[in-house]
Amino acid sequence: MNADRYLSVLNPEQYAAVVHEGSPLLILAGAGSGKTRVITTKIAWLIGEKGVEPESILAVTFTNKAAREMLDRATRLESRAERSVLRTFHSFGAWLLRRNAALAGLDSGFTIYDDDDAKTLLSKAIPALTRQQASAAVHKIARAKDYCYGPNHPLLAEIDPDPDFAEVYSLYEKRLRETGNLDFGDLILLPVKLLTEHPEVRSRIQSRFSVVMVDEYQDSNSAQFELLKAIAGPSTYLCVVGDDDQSIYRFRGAEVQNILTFADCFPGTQIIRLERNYRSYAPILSVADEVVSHNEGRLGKTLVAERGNGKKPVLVFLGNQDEESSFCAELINESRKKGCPWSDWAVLYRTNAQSLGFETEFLHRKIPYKVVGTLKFYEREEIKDALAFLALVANGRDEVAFRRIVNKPARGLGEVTQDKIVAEARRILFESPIETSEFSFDDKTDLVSASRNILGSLSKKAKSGLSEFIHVVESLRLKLDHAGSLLVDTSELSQAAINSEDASKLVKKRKGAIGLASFVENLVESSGLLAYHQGQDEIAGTQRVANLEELVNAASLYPMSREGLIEFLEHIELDRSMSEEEDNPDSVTLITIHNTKGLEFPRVIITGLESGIFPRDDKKGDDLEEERRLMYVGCTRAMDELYLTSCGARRLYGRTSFMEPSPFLFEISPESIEVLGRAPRSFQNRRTGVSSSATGSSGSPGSSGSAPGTDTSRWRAGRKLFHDEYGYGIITKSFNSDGEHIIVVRFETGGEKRFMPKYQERSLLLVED
DNA sequence: TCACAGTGACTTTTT
DNA sequence: GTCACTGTGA
Repeated sequence: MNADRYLSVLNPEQYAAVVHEGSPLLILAGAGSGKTRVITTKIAWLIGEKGVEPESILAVTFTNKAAREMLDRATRLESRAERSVLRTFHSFGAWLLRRNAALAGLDSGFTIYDDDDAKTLLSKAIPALTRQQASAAVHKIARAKDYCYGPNHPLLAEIDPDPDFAEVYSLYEKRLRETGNLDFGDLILLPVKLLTEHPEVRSRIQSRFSVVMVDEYQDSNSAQFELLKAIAGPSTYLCVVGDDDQSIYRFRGAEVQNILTFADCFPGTQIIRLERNYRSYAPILSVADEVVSHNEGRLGKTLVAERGNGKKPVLVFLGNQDEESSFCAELINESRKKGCPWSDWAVLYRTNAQSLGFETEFLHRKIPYKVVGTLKFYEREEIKDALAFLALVANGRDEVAFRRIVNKPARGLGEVTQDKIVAEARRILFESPIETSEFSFDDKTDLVSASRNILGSLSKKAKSGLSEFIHVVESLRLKLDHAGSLLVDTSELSQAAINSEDASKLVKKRKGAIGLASFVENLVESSGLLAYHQGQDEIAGTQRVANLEELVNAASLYPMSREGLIEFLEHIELDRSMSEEEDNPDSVTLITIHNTKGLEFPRVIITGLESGIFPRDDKKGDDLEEERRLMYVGCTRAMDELYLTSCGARRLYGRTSFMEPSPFLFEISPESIEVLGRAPRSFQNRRTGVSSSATGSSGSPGSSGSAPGTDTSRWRAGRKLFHDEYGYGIITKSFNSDGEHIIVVRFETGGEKRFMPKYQERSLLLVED
């Protein structure tokens, strides 16, 4: 595309950011300010106007979706951008490691463990750990890696001062290397190590990439910052884009300091602010701004609404989450009657668990919806089984994968036998240390070879089961190796795999399983997994066979070779956001606030604005600021209309609890928002500036605002109430005994019970007369 | 070794 | 209320 055309649509700040050259550049891009447009235009401009080689541009993002969108948009402006490297941090790390596997001390066929796999590995490595302890340890190890701390790092104590932790971490690393696997943190950490320990690799990378850009820079962690410093040489043009107000991944190690101190770390940095918002009407931005301006640690930025004035956001107080979901349904239905498409609407919530109520309600009312971000497909048992089998074929040392499928379907190989095999594999490994980089299929440390070694020591039943298993794995490996040599040209496909949408169409046109698909199909069958899950289907009426077929289909995008298999597994591990298949395009979006980043909707409802839910009750200090930024992200998704809902009571883990409005609601000035429904007294007091001593109380909506238990008059005889377990009842007696306030309640069911209200805040609910 | 039942823990957010 | 782990008995 002609540069004049794409440059002419930019505002002066965007233009300046696109044509900026020389010094490092920090673009502070507010929500809806055209950030992606700037990055993609810049890529196009560098290639088309400045003669930069497409291959020498590296652009890193945090999500695969963002990477795809960036590639898509940049390519539309400049077709050569297709050859640029646009990846997530993690997939870039994997890319770098596979190309320098030997130097990094890895097999280029390494597979990637998710948290679940890591937990399994650790609990097998240290049987003394309970599942919970293993889980906590894996979590802390991941944090440590976010900060680039190895097991011996002097600052490791910041994560956990317990000396045992360093030991557990160290053992975990050892076992992970033995199995030939990497975890997510390694995909950043090991490239940093590689680049710092091997200057020749570093200079090669630095001369390969003359331009390095990072999107969503506010979400980068310390390790990613280290990686960035290692990639960027003295002559690299570095450009990072981000918004400190949208930093919402601190909990997994994102370091806002990276963006706050960028200019200090890279001297000469120029800062360009994009503050013109093209997405939302002014009143929506006011609410977002009022909330986020309560944060202290921010660079500061004021969004200007280019779209001007519009409908004032609405805050709705509701009794409980059932009312909340039916309110949302009605609101959406009403707009539908006026011709508004379902897809205009997004219902946002803090935690995934909250989606359930909306799903039930919408199903009931026949409102089409889609839940974004449920990665259920790859978490299904049958899919995990098939993937574990594939992983074992690719990497014979993958202990977790081996344990998962060696006895599935049952082959008489229980944990005892499994332990024996793993021990044997480790024995061989220690007796004949081989250069790790030289591991290959026929390697003796392979769990399959180890299995063969111990066959003699097994019972008859286990022996035949294990022999059969060995045979299956080996014939699959043979098949893969042979296919590799007879390889038809599948480059068309793997190119298409990048643009997955086109690719699946391409594949559907062809008949039969092609590429890696025929291999996966074969594996699913010969492993016995298909028959096993078919049986389960009959019992539980599940969709397992269909899911396995779907997996086979997904594999058709990859060539039938070991490399193809590894690529397939990596893709699945790093991008679980399944192509949004045959989703009804006109449907309401149900989504967590975290997942909305980068998205926009004409009409947005942010639900569950209650203290304890949003923000979560354990949040304070910096964490609370992060929750506030999350609120900011949620609000700024809305283009035309914004609704906030807050419930007086909510059922959580099967219990009903009173809820107080989210403190963020108090930060919105009364003029900025229209209030519907019965606002709790605490809210009215706070908002009109009346001091309230009732903070932290849990009065029900409309009832007295004082703390329960101290105010005996609330629990007077004659009042109706609701109890979690016993249902509705009426207070028949209310008195003090030994200084304790006691009430007697007669329930509708006929029973009578005594309570001390003070201790029953969570289960006893006063009901309006 | 497996199937079942009872127990307990648990709910952020994700590459 | 749900899921997953643990322990028991066959």
